[in-house]
Amino acid sequence: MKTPKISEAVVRRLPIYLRYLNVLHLQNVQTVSSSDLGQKLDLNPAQIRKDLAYFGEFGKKGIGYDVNYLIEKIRQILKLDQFIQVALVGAGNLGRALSNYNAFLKDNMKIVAVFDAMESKVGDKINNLTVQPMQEMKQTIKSMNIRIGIITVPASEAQHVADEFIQSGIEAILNFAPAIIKVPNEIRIHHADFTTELQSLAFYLD
Amino acid sequence: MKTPKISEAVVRRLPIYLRYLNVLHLQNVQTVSSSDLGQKLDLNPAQIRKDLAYFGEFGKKGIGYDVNYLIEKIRQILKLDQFIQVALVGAGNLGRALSNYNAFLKDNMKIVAVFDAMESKVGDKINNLTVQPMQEMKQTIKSMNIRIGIITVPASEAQHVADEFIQSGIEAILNFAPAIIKVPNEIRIHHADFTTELQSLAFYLD
DNA sequence: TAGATTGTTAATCGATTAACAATC
DNA sequence: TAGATTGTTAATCGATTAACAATC
Repeated sequence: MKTPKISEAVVRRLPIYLRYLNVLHLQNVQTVSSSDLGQKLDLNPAQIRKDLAYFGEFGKKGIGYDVNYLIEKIRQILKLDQFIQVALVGAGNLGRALSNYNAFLKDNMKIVAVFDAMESKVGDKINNLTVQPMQEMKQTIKSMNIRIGIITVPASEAQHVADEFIQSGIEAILNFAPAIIKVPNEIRIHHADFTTELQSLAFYLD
Repeated sequence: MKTPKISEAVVRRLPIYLRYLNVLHLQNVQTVSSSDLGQKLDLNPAQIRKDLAYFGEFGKKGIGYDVNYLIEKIRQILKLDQFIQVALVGAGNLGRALSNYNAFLKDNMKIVAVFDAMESKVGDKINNLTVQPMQEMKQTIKSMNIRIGIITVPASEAQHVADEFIQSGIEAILNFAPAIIKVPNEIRIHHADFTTELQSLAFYLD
């Protein structure tokens, strides 16, 4: 399976496909066409076919895509066929909310460690996790084979936390802090700053 | 100020510019050039100049942009020069975390009402807000002149909540539920689903 | 077989970047 | 004036969409 420069836009659509395919699976739907998908997801059918064709020939001409097979394939592509351990730094309101979130459990991703720099938060329980001090981060990340880090600290601390994540061997970061973070090229970083999101929404008000 | 088809990509960068300009303002920096900005934000300077030029001639040739003036202008463009009231539905962990978030206070956006369909949550206090029942939504949204709605309910409820928002006269929606939501063309909807975000991150793991 | 739908090439569209005259 | 930097046009790049032969 060779991957000739997959654009980020394509990668971002794969989880969308997967989510709806899972719904179809639950409804016992066997087969789906690109135009079915396109209609439901507000996407162009040609785009969906093209996206999928980057990774292989998953469909059958005249028939469409087998739902279960396509789920399996997309999960492989997204590496969701293996367990992926996630760490989170910043046990504030948002950090706790995300840690409690179990929605991704079914996708083999799980927050397995939570850290905070504040003495007073260390030792707190969040579900079945205990907030650990920053000093334990490197050790824990290595021993638990944690590969993705989530940042939910104030903007002023975000770069520092990212640096520590990288030092600890994290491969990808999801940053919720409203800050630009500099990372080496080999580290993948996505931003999920909802103040930015809200502000750009305001633009579209009359 | 005419706006000849501003692309979404442009609108999404404006809050990023604003955020960094606010930092410069706090540092008493008077003037900034597009290449300064570009370096700090990892963007092409030509792109920054072009983005801003959609809305007016804010810079001075040979000098750059006056920080305070540009802040004022971008705030106008994003409509952050007026108070914008926000409602939130779904007083779960994430909903409570967002309601507590005061980071956008400085930008004149504020969550002023929280709703939940569960009897047991109605009446709960979140900071200085009281969780209201869904039946009060339409009335509250109209009387408080709420224009943006945030959805933090389970995916299965998201479409229903969106429909109620729209019925109540909401103009734009920020959806945190992992679901595709159908809305009329005149309603703006942004998605902030972090499971999707995490899954696309996984793709980039080795 | 006839109808449906894929995978893929070509055409289109739009966004980013380069270049440069204007000018502070 | 000389140096810097804008605003804007033109060039490039990349992503989306249309079209269609292949084939189930």
